[in-house]
Amino acid sequence: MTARTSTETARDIPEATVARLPVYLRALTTLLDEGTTTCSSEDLAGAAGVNSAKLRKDLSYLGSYGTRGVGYDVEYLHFQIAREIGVTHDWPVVIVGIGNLGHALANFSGFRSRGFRVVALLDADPSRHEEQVAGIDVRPFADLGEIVREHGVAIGVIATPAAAAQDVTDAMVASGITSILNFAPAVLAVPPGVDVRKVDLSIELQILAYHEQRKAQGDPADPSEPAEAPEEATA
Amino acid sequence: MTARTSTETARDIPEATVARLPVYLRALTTLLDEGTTTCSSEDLAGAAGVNSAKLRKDLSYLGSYGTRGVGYDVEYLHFQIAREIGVTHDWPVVIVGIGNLGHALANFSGFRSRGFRVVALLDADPSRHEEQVAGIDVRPFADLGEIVREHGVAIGVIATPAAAAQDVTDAMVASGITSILNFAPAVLAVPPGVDVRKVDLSIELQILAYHEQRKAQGDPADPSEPAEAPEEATA
DNA sequence: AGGAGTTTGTGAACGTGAGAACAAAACCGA
DNA sequence: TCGGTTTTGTTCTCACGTTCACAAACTCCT
Ligand SMILES: NC(=O)c1ccc[n+]([C@@H]2O[C@H](COP(=O)([O-])OP(=O)(O)OC[C@H]3O[C@@H](n4cnc5c(N)ncnc54)[C@H](O)[C@@H]3O)[C@@H](O)[C@H]2O)c1
Ligand SMILES: NC(=O)c1ccc[n+]([C@@H]2O[C@H](COP(=O)([O-])OP(=O)(O)OC[C@H]3O[C@@H](n4cnc5c(N)ncnc54)[C@H](O)[C@@H]3O)[C@@H](O)[C@H]2O)c1
Repeated sequence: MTARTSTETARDIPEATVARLPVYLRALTTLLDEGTTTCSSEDLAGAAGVNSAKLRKDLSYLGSYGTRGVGYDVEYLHFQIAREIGVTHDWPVVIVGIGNLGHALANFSGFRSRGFRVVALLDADPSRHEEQVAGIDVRPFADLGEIVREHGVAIGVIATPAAAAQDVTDAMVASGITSILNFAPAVLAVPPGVDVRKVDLSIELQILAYHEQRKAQGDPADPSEPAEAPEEATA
Repeated sequence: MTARTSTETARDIPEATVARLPVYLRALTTLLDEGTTTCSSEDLAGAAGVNSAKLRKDLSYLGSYGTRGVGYDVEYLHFQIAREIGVTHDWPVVIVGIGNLGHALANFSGFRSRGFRVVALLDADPSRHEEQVAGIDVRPFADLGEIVREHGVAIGVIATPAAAAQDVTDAMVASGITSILNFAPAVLAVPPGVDVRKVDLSIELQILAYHEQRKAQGDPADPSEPAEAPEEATA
């Protein structure tokens, strides 16, 4: 009990904090590009669009990487957050469903620059297999297992129609994938130990529509909207 | 103070509930398509991938639309949720930035079927203005104000590079748009009264990577992962 | 009509997250 | 060396969200 266990990072970071770390990482990247070497929690919080107290608390879960009276070393903090998230090395990723969205994702340069590498594009439609997208061959969906084994893929992206999403999920899980990013509007069933995150355009728009309706429907001059406070923009 | 104010739906629904209503709506659409006329909270919760107690509590914010001992009338509940969200009529939407992602969004059929109508595609690059995407002309970004006024647009979608996102935002706000869905990896500054939601692929992947790293790094056989419980899939 | 069986709606307990406030720790200048 | 200034790390409190558990309300069958 006296000695720390074998894993060095034995703390468990709150989920809300984990979701913000990538935002901080991006803000730090911007600061690095601008040549900034040091920043205060106030600076970084502004760039990330959050409260500075919240930022400091978030960072405190990783350790004490700041210096009181000075602030944080941008490069050092960037590395520490990248290490904590696990993007100091690239993660291999497969994309399934190379339609409208799949094409856009395959061409997305941000993948590579943020710790991910697309190792394969898969589609069930044989007419797609002639194609190359972003310099990568589109391959038959049946090759999934082989590709996952060969590259040690842990993360899969689903960009198929909703009707196919569960089948694709099951195949991914069977092949050894344990993290899935789902763009299809479907609720996926997965066994324990597999993480699913969804990106859903329609849901986001409907949430906006709800608030929009309230603005219009309620008092025409109701300032009680919980809108974002004006903040610095970051790339 | 004795009489209720003019607005009928004066309750304020928790934000977490608002974010789930679209999921319920979609599950109900599926049930409707299957010809189901009635469902219990257990059924619907399964289809939506949530706890049934949470579902009932969420619905209770809208009113008492169920019947004890029976369940909910699928069609009636669908209408009530759609009305609450505000998607009984279509919302006009503009998309700015018709590159890789913008093309995919313009071609996305789910817009129309879920309460939204793309009234214009805008891009700053003149070479794009020759183009038609999904039967809609790509127009100069300068036309934004005119289009917003003409169609009464309240919702804008940003699919430009991050560097342009704040400028686009400012122009949108100036033209009268009060809800923005942002796909660019940038923190946007907006005045009070304007809502911003972001969709960020890189952040989602990095969150997955964090958990993935934990699975691998910690004990190789650690079942303490807070993974999704197996649930029914829905279209 | 009445009792058994179902399922909703909600009060209460619990857990997580946000923000204010401040002591501790560093730097700086004389 | 020492007081003043700055900024972090942390504690405390409040608000929000989740889940349990159960009374109220409804149906169905006898
Ligand atoms: N296009 C968008 O902007 C957008 C936005 C949000 C969500 N989505 C969702 O993303 C998904 C894809 O959208 P899209 O517009 O690219 O659709 P799409 O029809 O253009 O592409 C789907 C692709 O998936 C492939 N596919 C179908 N079944 C498959 C299977 N079992 N295994 C492998 N591949 C399979 C098809 O061959 C096709 O190439 C849909 O679920 C859609 O609702 C799209
Ligand atoms: N491609 C993807 O799958 C993907 C995924 C996630 C996020 N994103 C983000 O979405 C955004 C767009 O990505 P993309 O791949 O489509 O990029 P892209 O370069 O293909 O398209 C950007 C488009 O925006 C236009 N544009 C630039 N400045 C503009 C301005 N000031 N006003 C109006 N239009 C302007 C350009 O002319 C271009 O057509 C980027 O911020 C990217 O990071 C893309």
